[in-house]
Amino acid sequence: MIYNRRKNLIVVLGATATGKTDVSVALARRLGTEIVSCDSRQMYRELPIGTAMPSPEQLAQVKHHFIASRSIVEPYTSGLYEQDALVLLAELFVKYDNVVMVGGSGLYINAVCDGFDEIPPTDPTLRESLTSRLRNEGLDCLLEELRRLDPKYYEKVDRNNPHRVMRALEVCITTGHPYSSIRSGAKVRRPFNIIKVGVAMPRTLLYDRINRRVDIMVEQGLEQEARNVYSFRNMNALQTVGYSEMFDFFDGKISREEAIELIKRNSRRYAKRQDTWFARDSSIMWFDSSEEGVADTVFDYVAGAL
RNA sequence: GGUGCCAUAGCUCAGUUGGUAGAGCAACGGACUGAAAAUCCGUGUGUCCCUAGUUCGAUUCUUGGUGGCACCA
Repeated sequence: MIYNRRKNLIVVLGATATGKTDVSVALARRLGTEIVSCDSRQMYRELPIGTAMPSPEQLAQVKHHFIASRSIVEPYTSGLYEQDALVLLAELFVKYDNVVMVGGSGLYINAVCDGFDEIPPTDPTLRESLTSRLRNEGLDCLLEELRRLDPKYYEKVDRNNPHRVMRALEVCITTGHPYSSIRSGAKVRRPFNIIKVGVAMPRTLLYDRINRRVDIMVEQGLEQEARNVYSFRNMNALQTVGYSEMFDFFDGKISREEAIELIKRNSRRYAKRQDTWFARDSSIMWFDSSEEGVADTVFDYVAGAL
């Protein structure tokens, strides 16, 4: 697709609880545009509290996409997100020169900005059979098969990581080609310009915010929200901080207090992992959201970059 | 006021028959192209409360402090 004017995707990213939502809403309002969420969990309408979805007030200020747009019962992946987001962006860029994307799911952001290699979608049946083989025959057995089908990737892969090994096998089996021969690592060129804005704050401040936010979630009814989806606990969408811990509490494995402490800790660790992911992307311009008027600072920067 | 016990990692504590120390939790660093809030890998980060002794050497023993706890007044 070729546009007759320069189109910009402004990506607001950063760890959880840094204040991305506020920045993105302010930015979208001043740019007179809409927001595309890039969050692998806020898309599930059953999980408003635990995923810290934007508030109804915030949603009323700017039109948001991919917020509460799906159900936890429909499996979804980053690959599908790439497709959905590109279709949506094509529509939005007809109306707007600038679109704001906001989220903390690094892989999803990369999918949109850099693209994935052309690989057929995941086959649920195959994944299921690999999962049960992992359980029954063990990781070593799957590793043996991977060594046979793709010796090159076998050397490279993290052999302790079942997800990586199974994913590689999946691709080898469905395509009939070694995974390593398909993985190019090449970035796709998008028909729009990309401006990445990072939102961060000092670690200790962020951890305080995370801890406080979890307490607020509990006050807002996180426990009940988790109970409502308990029967779907095996769905991928519920392999999520805030829910796994509550499920362990419901199962009597831990106390309610322990569950809350673990939600805080796991949120902190999640934030750390997000930092690690974003740290290697040198194209991100970072802003400290613990300082007054970040939204204005970010807007000035973006306006200058358009 | 007296007596006793305690003081070691961010927290709870173990330990060193005198050779500068280690567990759990927390924390920290990293990987990651269709499960990604997932999954996986790595790392002790320390005035052993202070002071003066004894000693080749003190976190360990002794003296005197300081702080905390308990009991007695």
